[in-house]
Amino acid sequence: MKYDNITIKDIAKALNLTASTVSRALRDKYDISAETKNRVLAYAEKANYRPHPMALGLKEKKTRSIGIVVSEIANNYFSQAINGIESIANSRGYHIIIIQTHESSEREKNNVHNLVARGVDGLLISMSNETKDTSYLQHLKNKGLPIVFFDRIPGEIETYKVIANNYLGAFQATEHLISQGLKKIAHITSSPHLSITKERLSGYKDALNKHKIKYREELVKFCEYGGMRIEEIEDAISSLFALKTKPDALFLAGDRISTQSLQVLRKLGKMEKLKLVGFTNTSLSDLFLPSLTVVEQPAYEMGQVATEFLIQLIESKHPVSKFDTRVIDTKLIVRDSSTKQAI
Amino acid sequence: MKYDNITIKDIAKALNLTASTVSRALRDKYDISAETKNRVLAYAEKANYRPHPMALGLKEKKTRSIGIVVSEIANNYFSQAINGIESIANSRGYHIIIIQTHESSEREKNNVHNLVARGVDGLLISMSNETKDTSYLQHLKNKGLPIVFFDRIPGEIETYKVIANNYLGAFQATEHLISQGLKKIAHITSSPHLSITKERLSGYKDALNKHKIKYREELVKFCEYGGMRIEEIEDAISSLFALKTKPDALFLAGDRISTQSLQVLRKLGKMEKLKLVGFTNTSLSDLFLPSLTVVEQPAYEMGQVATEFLIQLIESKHPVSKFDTRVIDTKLIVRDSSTKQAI
DNA sequence: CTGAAAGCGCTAACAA
DNA sequence: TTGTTAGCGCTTTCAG
Repeated sequence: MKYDNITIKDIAKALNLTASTVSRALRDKYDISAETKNRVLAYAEKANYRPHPMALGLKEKKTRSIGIVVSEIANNYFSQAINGIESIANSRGYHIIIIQTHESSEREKNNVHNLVARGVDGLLISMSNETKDTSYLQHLKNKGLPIVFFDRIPGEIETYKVIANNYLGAFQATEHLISQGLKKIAHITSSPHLSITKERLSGYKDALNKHKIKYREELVKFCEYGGMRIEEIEDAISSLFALKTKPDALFLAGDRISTQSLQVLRKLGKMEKLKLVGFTNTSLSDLFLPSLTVVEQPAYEMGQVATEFLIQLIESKHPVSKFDTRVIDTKLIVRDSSTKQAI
Repeated sequence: MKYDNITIKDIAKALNLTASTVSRALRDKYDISAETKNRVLAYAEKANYRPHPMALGLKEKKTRSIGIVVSEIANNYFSQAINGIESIANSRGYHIIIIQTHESSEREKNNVHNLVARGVDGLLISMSNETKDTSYLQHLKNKGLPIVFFDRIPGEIETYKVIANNYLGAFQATEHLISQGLKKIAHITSSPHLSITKERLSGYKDALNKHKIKYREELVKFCEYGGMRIEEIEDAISSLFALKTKPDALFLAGDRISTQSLQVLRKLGKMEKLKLVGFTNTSLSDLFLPSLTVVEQPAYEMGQVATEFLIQLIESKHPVSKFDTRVIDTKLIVRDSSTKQAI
């Protein structure tokens, strides 16, 4: 019950040659007569021969495939990043294998091991919200597996990394809200241990600071699952509204958190109570009521850069020990949610 | 530069056994002493042994992986379907490999061949908008590769298929608009040769028919690329507005077409000129202005059912020749875009 | 220039 | 119960 490709042996038999000769012809090595080579090539073409990748992989320990680890492809940021990855990977002859962690450490670890076992040549990873222990990745890296992190990066592992300028994005978003005369700016964000969370939080704090607004801890809400579970958003928002001094603005960090928060606000009929800035790449932000001011991440470009780094690592003849972290700027797109008076 | 796993040989050497004995112990065959088995198991556990899938694949011609072919993961319908696929696949011990066609026949064909060459055990396919010639799939199927189609299915290939009740969804959407007193209902949809296009169109026609509304060809616009290119949507919409008798409602078929059309209508400032029903699975429909009435497809469930069919095919001992096409009902969710008077 | 043989990691007859 | 051997498809010495 399985599709069987034509093998190098079949060609050899058909042409009265031996497997190794056919292999050489196909691989275009020197020790081969032009005539034999052409015969083989012609036959292979006609028979639609394709080398068996598992056999190749077994032999060469190379699969020309790269593994991508993200929390969820339904997240707009990730689907755009994947398109960027795909564009570079395909142009360099690599295939991509995508796996989702759904923000679970365990799934992350299992899936990563599967990818490695399948023989991916390298890994492109954005950590799950839940993951704190990255030692298994360190271990893989030490064993020589090329890994590049993007978006959510671990501080402790030394390799190429690609991130958005989360600090600046958050700073600009917060400052923009301040420029609208708002002073009680709440912030809903992901797990506190995540790199993106820290960076965004510090941009938020610094913007407040610059404008002499006191940082109030109770205005910052962390979501363990990055908004994957609607309850954590509901809790965050209702506890914000339960405050004595209620917020007058909301800066939402992350794609999932942004869209989920809007849903919750809408359901509670509180959408007009707050000025809003989201952190999302959805192309639908301007269709919302109110249209949503967002910090947009350079997802596609980040995917591209990360992939270039990875392929560089994979194809490098010598172990690489000097790594770069590339930071790419975000873009603030101002719409009604942060500027217009509520109806 | 490559991560090397511990092999069955390493274990054998360490334990003074032979590879085959270790293999048997791991595979839990009969001819093995409990003691040896335990020693091997313990060591394997400790050493974190994982069988090399390429070696397994070479040997058994099985990879326990299935390939998924969709146009775009950024499409809400597909990301949800993939989650459904993943849920079943993982629970049955299969991995998934996702590839995108971006609605191009050529990418589809190339990618499918790559998946097959990589040794996927089966294929889950939703055809690209552009694909008309499915002979290469027929060919793969004939050679024994298990294939299940979902969503966009080819009529000519005999195998399991899973589709939404597109006819009913379109019928209900159209009838709903009619019930709102609308009679000039336009329809923007995908390539005319696609199964989903035909089914939706005929639901639309039959609803008009039932209510004695004449079908007008000029109200139906086909988009070759399923809304991937914004120009085709712009053209469709502006040609609708150029009609002598302008439409008073718009029934949008497909995720991409729905969201893109909204963008175009918004840009043209024509959002209020028409009552709207979309065909999309985005969870953000109720955040739109106006909130969007939609036909929602059972994406997750479709993914699950398709995967169950596929695994059944893969694991079947005998060639299967009797196939089923499962049709799952859509759901009409009424919101403001089709009911409320424009402001 | 071409063939023979070994080996990548694993499983499955077949022997012992 | 365990070891030996062959073979999955391919590349790569090493001989011829």
